[in-house]
Amino acid sequence: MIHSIISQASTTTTAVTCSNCNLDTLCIPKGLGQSEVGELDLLVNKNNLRQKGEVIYQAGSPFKGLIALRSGSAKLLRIDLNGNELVVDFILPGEILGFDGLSSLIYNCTAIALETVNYCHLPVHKIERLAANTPGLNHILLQRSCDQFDSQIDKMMLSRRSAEERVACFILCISDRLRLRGYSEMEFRLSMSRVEIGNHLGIAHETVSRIIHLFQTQQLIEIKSRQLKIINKKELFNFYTTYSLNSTK
Amino acid sequence: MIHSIISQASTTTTAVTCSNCNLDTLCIPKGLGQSEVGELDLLVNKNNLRQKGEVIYQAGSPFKGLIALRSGSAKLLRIDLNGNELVVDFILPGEILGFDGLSSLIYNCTAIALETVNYCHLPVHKIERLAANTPGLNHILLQRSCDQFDSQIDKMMLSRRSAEERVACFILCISDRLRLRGYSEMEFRLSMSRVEIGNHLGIAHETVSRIIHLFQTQQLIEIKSRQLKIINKKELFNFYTTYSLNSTK
DNA sequence: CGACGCTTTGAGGAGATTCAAGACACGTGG
DNA sequence: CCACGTGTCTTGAATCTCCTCAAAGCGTCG
Repeated sequence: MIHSIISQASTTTTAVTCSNCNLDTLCIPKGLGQSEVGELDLLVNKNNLRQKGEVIYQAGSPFKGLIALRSGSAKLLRIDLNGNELVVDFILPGEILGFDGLSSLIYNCTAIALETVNYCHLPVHKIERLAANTPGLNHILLQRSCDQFDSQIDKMMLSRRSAEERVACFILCISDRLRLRGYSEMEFRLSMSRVEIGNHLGIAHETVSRIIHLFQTQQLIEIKSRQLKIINKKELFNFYTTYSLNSTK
Repeated sequence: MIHSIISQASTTTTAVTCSNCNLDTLCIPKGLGQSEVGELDLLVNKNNLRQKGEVIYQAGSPFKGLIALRSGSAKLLRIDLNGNELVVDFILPGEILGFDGLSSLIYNCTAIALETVNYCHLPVHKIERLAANTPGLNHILLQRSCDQFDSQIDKMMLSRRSAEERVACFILCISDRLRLRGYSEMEFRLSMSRVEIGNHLGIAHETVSRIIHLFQTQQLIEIKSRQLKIINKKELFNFYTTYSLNSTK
């Protein structure tokens, strides 16, 4: 608690900019020129905080801009007619949120912090202004948006697979995304509950539990509560592909 | 056959432009100013043809630009590790294809004509050029791209639902999209096979057949081969929502 | 320490898949 | 014009995966 307050204070005093931010290669600035990053930096609201469970933005509310997570993680969700929540995506540090509001200018989804998050906020009216005289930015935004499309297709493909494959893929996917951001790819803490994983993968949370247990007995992973260690990544990946070959035959 | 050749010849001679195109309110020009449409018009390759089953673009090939369907329909698909095809989307006239290649500059999916299609092609290098001095275009492209994201979320939500709901939703969705484009919303021909519908909805084609039959016995629709008539749209929609309430209880 | 939420585990059942076979539609060639 | 073949669609029966419901274990926080 005290630690987080201290680190918070220090980030504010050292005047974080887009150019010295450790996310620069992951965030929007990637691909922009020096002067463009400088301009972007002036427009971004930095060091916004949300505690675990707090709403970052609400579905149905007017689009206020894009958000880049600097630390912590979040879930992007939508509630269906029955009140069940579907977790559209989990968002890890360095990833960008808000594309669900860009088209209609109303957020389509709700974003909620899974743990304390620190984020940068690029207000909508400033996006417009900056985009007008920053040709590179438009390209980046479009690219980021299409990235989302691509990953949605991956999710769609996953929804045709068995529960085992979904969980295996989920673990490998989180691992890979953490690796990209410089964290350990073999051992990490899941910031989301079994229920949330289930809501994301389209399976019951009991099934998530059972399969995680199965993977442990097969010595593919070690799990204690939310602390996960990948023991046999290759086999986990093989499981994922081999299984589907069997199921087709 | 003769008819299609005639209509083809006439469209070429009457010099179709983006401004006189009957898709203008659905296609990219929507939201652009007069002069911008004019500029766009000069860059677009019009009247490309593909016959049923022919490839429009192939997954893995370099991105060549965005494509707007003027007539006919297509499917956007991806092949998984087992060689099963997943139909990511069906594309109806006036809709835009190619966002799956915009980010990585490699097409992620394969696009195949479901019947004879006529399309406009906006080459990638010309997009860049036009976008540089057409602030509105970037916005449109980004918006269209995010639209795709939104509809992907809808599909994700659908994947959590029962097979009946998926088929009901599919029929209503096609109906609605045809209505938007000025076609009859109550009676139309499905250009895709049961197998393709199944691959799109994530269910076996036998299940698609069974449910279509079920809907017919319930007098919600009339179907003969691929010719579909919606008898009770309201009930079809109710079915879709009521069922899910029951399933939660 | 007790309450609450999260996770695990078991048993039974529902929905969808798979496999198999037959019906239908469409185009081709005799 | 009909026979034929191919691909599509329908229908049935058996099987299996996953869900639902239920209850107990675990952990955390006030």
